[in-house]
Amino acid sequence: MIKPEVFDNELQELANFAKVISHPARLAILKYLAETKTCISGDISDKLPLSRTTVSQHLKELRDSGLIHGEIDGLKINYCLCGSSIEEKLAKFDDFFSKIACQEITCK
Amino acid sequence: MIKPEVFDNELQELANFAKVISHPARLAILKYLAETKTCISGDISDKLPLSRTTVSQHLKELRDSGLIHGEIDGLKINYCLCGSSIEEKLAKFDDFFSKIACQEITCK
DNA sequence: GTTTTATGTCGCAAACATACGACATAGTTT
DNA sequence: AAACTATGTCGTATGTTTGCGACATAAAAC
Repeated sequence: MIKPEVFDNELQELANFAKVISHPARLAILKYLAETKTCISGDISDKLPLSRTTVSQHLKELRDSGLIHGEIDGLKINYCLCGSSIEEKLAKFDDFFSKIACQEITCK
Repeated sequence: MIKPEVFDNELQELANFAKVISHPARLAILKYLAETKTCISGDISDKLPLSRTTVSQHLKELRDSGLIHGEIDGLKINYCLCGSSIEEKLAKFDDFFSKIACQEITCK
């Protein structure tokens, strides 16, 4: 029961991005992909304390949001960070928070 | 059914922050508090397409996470952004993503 | 061509989030 | 002190997320 349509697009998009990265498993996947530097296949599951099925679903969410993408290579799938998409989302994030954080309005 | 304890603390904290800001209503509240610049009371409800109860709950989440705080002033409550806390969380956010975004590892 | 391997999808259960009306509390006004 | 006002909390309905085993698919190895 959510009322999404009533908020403006900027907020909507930012909230969606935040939701994607609001689970430690998904952050862990991003971190892992960044660290291995090379696009590695889905043996990510072995590195996380979650079942393969669950990891596969987290990968799907990251894929759907465009933060990563996977390329089929025979039996395996090489996943990698999608740099441009991450940059784009971070830029929007920074834009929003630069409006908010820089003013000294702390009550106390 | 969540398995949070198994991920390291950095990821955990960051995920929690992301979760707090992953709803457009909460972003709208932060934006509103930033725009009015002065700490205003809970007539925030009037500005959002949500019931007073619902807004009150979103305020509670923001309060609990430390992003805002409220000060009682007679019958009203003056809410305001908690600048230091926001800065702190943004710093952790940036720290994480600087490790991730700056490398050119896009597959395609 | 059967077995093995890497992966995705389905269906379910438990947990969590969202939204809101009804009620509670506590300060203000009369 | 009775009525009014601003706010929070409770209970509840409905929707969404998380996690996983079981099954499906399709390439690779034998």
